[in-house]
Amino acid sequence: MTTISDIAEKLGVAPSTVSRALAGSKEVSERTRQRVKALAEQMNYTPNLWARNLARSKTDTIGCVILQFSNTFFIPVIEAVEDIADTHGYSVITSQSRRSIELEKKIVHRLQMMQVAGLIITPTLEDISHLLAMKETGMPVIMVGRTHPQFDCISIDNYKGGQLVANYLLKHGFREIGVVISGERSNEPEKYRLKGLQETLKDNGLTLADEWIMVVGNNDPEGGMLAAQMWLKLKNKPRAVFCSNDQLAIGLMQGIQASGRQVPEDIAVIGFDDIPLLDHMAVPLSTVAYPKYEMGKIAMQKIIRKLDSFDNENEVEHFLLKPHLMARASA
Amino acid sequence: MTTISDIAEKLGVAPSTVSRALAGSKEVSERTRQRVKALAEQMNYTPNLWARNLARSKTDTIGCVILQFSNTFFIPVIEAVEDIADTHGYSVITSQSRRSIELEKKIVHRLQMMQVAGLIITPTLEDISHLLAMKETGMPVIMVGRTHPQFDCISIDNYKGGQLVANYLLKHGFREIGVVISGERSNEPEKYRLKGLQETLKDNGLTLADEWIMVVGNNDPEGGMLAAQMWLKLKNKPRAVFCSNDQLAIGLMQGIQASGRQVPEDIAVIGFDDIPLLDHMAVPLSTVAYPKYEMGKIAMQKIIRKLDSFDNENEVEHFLLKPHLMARASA
DNA sequence: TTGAAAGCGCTAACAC
DNA sequence: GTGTTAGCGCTTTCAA
Repeated sequence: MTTISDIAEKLGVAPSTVSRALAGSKEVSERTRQRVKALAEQMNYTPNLWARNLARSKTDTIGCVILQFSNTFFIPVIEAVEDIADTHGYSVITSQSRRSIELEKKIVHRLQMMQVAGLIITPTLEDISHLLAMKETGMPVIMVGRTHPQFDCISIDNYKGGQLVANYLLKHGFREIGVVISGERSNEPEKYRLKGLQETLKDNGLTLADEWIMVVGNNDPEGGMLAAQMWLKLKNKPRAVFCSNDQLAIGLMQGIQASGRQVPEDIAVIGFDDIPLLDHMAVPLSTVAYPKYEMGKIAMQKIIRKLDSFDNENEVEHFLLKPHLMARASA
Repeated sequence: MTTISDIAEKLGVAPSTVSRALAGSKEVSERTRQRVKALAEQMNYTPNLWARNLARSKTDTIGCVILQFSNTFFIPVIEAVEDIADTHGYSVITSQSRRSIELEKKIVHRLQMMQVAGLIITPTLEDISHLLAMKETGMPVIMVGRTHPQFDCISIDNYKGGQLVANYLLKHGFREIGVVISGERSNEPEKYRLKGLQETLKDNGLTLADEWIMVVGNNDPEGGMLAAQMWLKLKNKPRAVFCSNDQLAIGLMQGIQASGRQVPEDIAVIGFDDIPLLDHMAVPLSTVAYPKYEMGKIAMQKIIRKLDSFDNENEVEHFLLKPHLMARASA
């Protein structure tokens, strides 16, 4: 590995001069700059980031932690973060916590050891002590898709999302409405979606029967399949079902169809997230959509503002984007 | 930020002692270890990775570069890499090149600056100079899903995949067979898939007509939609079409269906990759599957073997996994 | 414009 | 067992 000193030596100049030349400092003669750059190129010089960051005691790296890559609605968020970071000279390191608080902590701890300049995270929220600790060191931390009073957050109005679903179903004449949820204890978005639906039903003189609240324990199509079994066993079946996310809805639809029943004839289904490929499903899934790229963009912009100290240190800011209903064939 | 020296000072010991205690070295008295650990905990000490790596002149980080997150077949690969890395004490940084050679180079260069211990990459192969350069510094580099004579590779037998498709279609009585490909100039897997199909057809006395080779320029469902337009315009239509990946196939099916034609009645469709959710499509897509998690696992294991120097430095090894046909409803 | 020198936080000989 | 010392490769005052 060739270092700055190697170059300096060969050129008979000081390492600091090489450093300046490479950094494009104005305080170096044009001639020196040229010589340095040429030799660096020729010697195949690669700066050592660890050394640089250590010397500067800071990095231009942003940590980005999402729940899981397989939930494809995170992809546009990631890409927005990457895009905005890039235009501002930041680099991003993305990881998935796989919805495990232990893994989340491990990742965050490592990012901390790497002295990242900021953190964008969709936390499980099962524990936030590690996030509070980071924040206390002065590092900008911003939550995406989840909210917490002590942190800057960019999320969507999940309650409103639930309302949209309820109103849509009511408008289409459904009165017997059920739900499928994961039931994860710290899944606040899910709770608000449910609440929005529930309260809107109530406002319309309807109640969400307990046995129509199907709790399946996970967020994958498998959970939806399980819900289908539950629904089939119900003597008194809801005519429409809201799933707290698209993956559940997809599994539900398949379970239903496998039993010979029809969507939406026997049961209307509506999801949440508007992930890719929904148009291509056996029955295109109606769902609640929201601007995912925008979320990542705002998150990264907020981080940059904080890093540039254009923001009041002690204020937390919550962005809440509006969801909208995307009607397809399933409901 | 509290440092090792802060702890040393408060305890009245040398920084090196603290370092040893924290590293769990045996050469420290139990009592000292306890005191150090307690104080470190209390002072909320976080090791500085940059400093550590610089001092050690090495890292325990592996770089992993894939083409795109949105092509979900990469997810199991990533997870395998993460899993195996973790059990061996390595950490991994994953990025996507978005199929851009410029971005790929940028990412690789940065990983190089970070002195990663190894690199796992699905390269675009449009240019490999940067990869050769890395390899020459002695860093283990292994390709996943693509092959190159100068690099260790873990991939699948794409030619065989094409054969499987041809044989399957022939067995089911199809004789008029077309293909949809991206046509990317350095997409070797696609070329081999096509070749496997083509030569098998030839062996059976059939030829792949030029006008039945639909080149769409990308790998997304949009490309498939485009192919549908091309197919519809054809006066002489192939009765079965092989798409070089599932995303194309999904788009193709949708384009076909939107026109009122039926899959597989009017046109049989078969894809490649076996991405998630295929079971849930309007018409479940028949495709070529292969062990994705296994690929990531082998890649990481190979890296570890090289890092432990259990491998011959100057031998390149190519792993080729066997694909198999996953028949569903589309063909 | 350039050089010398100190230091970022940690590790790893080498002594004691 | 523990301390001393010398870096790792780079940046950044401070002088010249």
